[in-house]
Amino acid sequence: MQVAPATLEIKVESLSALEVESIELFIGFFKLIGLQKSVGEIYGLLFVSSRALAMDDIMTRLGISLGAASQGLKVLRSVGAVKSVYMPGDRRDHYVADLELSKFATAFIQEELKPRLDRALERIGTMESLANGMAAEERSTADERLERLKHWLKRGESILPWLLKFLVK
Amino acid sequence: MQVAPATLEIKVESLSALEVESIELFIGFFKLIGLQKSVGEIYGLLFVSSRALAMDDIMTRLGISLGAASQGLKVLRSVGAVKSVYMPGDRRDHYVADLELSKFATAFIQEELKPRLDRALERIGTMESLANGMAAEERSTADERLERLKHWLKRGESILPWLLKFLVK
DNA sequence: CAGTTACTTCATTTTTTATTGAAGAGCCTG
DNA sequence: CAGGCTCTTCAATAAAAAATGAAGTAACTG
Repeated sequence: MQVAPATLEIKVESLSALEVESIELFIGFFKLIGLQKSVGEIYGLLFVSSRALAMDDIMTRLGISLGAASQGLKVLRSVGAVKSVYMPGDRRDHYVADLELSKFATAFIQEELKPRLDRALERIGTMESLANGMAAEERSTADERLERLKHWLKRGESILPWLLKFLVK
Repeated sequence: MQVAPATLEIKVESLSALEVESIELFIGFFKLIGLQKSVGEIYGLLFVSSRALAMDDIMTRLGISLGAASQGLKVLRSVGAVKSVYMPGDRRDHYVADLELSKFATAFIQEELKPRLDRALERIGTMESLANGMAAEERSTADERLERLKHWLKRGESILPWLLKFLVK
């Protein structure tokens, strides 16, 4: 008769195939918008979960540390990707995924893309001044290129509101 | 009377303020689309250069290694951001920046975004099958969410051709 | 109000990613 | 066709980013 192994068995309820797929999908997506793996993992797990999960459920199921879970949830809360729901008789916060996927795109556009374009346009201003002090030949090259870059950046900026509207709709 | 220091002076022609601005600008942009710092540096330098630069000019001016310069140029060539021009009497390849900025956006959309969306939609198919084998209650949650995700991904895909057209125009 | 639970923070460690430069391939050139 | 350039590759190293978990905070609970 077989006896259970003597080593302590830390029974982590393993992830279902569906959960694994979801997690992988969101890790990929979140990486794209500059969020780290653990953030994607947590969202992926919550996305297919039919019940709210507490932080230690998340840690245990995903096998990540306390710190990673706490910080991941912090990020997810900050972009509104997750919200906490009240569970009677349980002191722990429980989280559910906010299914409004457009939030991620919106947050990315407004918090990453837009500021970067603004910063770049500012920088072009500086560069134009710098180009002023150059010899005629080099200056004309610089001016032409800066003009081009500025034009393109402005076009980029002009598309953002439209993009936001389309995504949120 | 002062005497020049005895240490060997490796006179790296230092970067102009304009070059520094350009380099910083493109490092930021390129990072956003997942390209590394050295790639941005090289493009930034070439963007404001009125003459074509050889690989060792690039190495020296930027203070990067042979390997980084070679690999950076490889990447830039592969996305068409840089092209080599013939310089009579010089065996080295000389590079100029391609000023068609839209190429970067195009490459990013076609080589990063599009495949990722396609892959995600495939994955949803798998997930739908997996959800089929679940208990009714959990299944309906999963089905609803997968439907939502699919809808959103398809919308994302549908915007890409439009975006490409707008950017390239 | 002492103990417990739930969570956050952050210094340390681990993992991942980028850079370096030596080895070598290919090719002009005399 | 030997020797020297130019460039590429890749194993080793360095730098950057993410994860860990112990220490600390705050809030409940009996």
